Amino acid sequence: MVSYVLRTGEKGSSAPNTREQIMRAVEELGYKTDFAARALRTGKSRIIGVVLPRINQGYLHSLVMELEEAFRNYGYSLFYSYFHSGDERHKSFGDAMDRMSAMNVEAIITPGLQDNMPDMSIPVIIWGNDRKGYDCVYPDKTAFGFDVIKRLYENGHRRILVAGIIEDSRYAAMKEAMCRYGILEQAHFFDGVASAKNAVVVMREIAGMELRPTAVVFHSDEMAVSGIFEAYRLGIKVPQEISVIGYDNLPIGTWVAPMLTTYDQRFDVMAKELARVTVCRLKNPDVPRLSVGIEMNYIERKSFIAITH
Amino acid sequence: MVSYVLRTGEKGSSAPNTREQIMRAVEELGYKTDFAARALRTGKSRIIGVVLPRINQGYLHSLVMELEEAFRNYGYSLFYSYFHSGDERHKSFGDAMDRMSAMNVEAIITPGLQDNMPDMSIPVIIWGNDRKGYDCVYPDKTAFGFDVIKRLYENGHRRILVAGIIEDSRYAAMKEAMCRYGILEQAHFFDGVASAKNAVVVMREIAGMELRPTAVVFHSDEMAVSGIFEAYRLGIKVPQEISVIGYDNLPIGTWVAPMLTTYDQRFDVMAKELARVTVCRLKNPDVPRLSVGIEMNYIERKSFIAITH
DNA sequence: TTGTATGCGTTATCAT
DNA sequence: ATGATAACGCATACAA
Repeated sequence: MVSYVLRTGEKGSSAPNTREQIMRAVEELGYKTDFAARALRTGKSRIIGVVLPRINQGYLHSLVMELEEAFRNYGYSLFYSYFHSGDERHKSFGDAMDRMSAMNVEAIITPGLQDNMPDMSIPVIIWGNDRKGYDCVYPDKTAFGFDVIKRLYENGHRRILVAGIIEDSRYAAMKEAMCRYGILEQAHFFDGVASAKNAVVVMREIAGMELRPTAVVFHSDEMAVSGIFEAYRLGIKVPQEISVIGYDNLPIGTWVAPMLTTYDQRFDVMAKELARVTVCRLKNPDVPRLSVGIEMNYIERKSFIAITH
Repeated sequence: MVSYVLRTGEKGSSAPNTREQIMRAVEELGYKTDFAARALRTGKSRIIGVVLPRINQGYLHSLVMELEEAFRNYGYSLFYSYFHSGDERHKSFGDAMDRMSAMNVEAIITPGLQDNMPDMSIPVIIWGNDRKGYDCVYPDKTAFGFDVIKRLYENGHRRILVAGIIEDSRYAAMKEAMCRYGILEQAHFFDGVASAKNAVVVMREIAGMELRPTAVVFHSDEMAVSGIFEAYRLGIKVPQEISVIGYDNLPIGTWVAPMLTTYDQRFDVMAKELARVTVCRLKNPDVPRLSVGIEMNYIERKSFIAITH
């Protein structure tokens, strides 16, 4: 009777009197449903696994907090497992996934960076990019690529430098956009990991150019901030001589001078969508693949200005 | 027999042949012990709860990753719960703790910021400061306070400004140290939350002073970086005119120019100690209170220089 | 060295 | 509307 009342509440066919008695006892005794017993009986843990790279980048923390909130609304808890992204990346990733199975998680959320994903008997939802064969939630980098070039062009910029991991899908879109505007020839692409150090390298290269670009689009706010600092050191004025655009919308973007113009991945929306997609997949395993692209937010600040010819 | 062999391995008194057969079957069937069933039977979840403030600060992520690794070495998993640090702080914190009990966590790790901690039937280990009545692991802020003033004094600094949350224990130590060196009279203390914005305020105040301090000690790297930027804007040269010292050793400290001299809380050590203390308390509930202060690391970089009189 | 039986707390089914 | 009972998978005490 207790179990029945607790589950059905007012809706079940139980006597009001019985209900009250039960609820009072629950209150008095501080009864809480035992998680392990329920999981054992139902075969469902109500836990979702989140597999993340073990990198010291604060933006992951933002995502985690949003995920916690989004999944809590569906009554799910999250369980994390970090993998090393160094040499033994593949093995470490496999281990992380294994730890998940041992915990009876009902689904796994992971960035889709791995080349060969281990087979899983539970749903795997990819976060960050669109990967064939998996449910995915990701920032719409193609739209971003077009948008940023469009903004630059419409504000008079013609010589644009782009620095980041060029294989990333955003850069194909940028090239395409530049091509349409007829400014691809004058563009520079700096290929390298998105580190503060590389931003310094980029800025120094720019300083040595005969015909400098009027704008730089960096792969991350980390690069952008580092780049702005190096520009200071080199005596290049931002944004008067060169506009800088970042990507991530980290807090530091508001600490620098000039404050950083950037794009926001909207982790809040992304987390909500991840939760929605995950729950949908769990409820209905046969639904066709879900793929959700999220439009990024342009954050207008001071490191980007229009130029006049 | 299976259960016995799995638990005792080579050490139990089981026939080698039986062992092999069992291990082979485990391999073939991909058997994994069911987490929920074990937790139900033993009454132990092998999960530790971690309660954290819901703030968008990257250093928490560093701590989380170190904790994951440290506890994994003891066979524990971590379960997180975030509380809002706004108006309804107290209620939100209580909720977070409740969620932990429902998960059957064996102990809880939390920053000891709450005024009144809810009573818990499980061990609570405080992270970040030394709190009476609880096992604690924290950076030794007193040693830090003395160390930073000593370094400044020995490098010729006499007029020092300190900006942060003055009730924090580090500042008592600083005052004590300044008193010993006879420079307390010339010191300034700026009391306020450790925000980038406040660092700007501080720098502007400094700019307006007749007799400017020769060094600023900020409460956090966030403040320090923001302060360095504002110094740029105000035309104050760092470190020639003013030395800047941070606290946290965030990655951004290496992106700025000059690179930030700071102190590192050593999250790796802290996490290891937290795991050690937690496991110790669980194994032996009657051991006297454990209190572990961790010495911070001085990170020498370029934002701090000696001055000559 | 191995086999058997019990119960952890829950939910679901069936009987009343 | 309520009561009785089985079963989830495991660890363990005890018997053999």
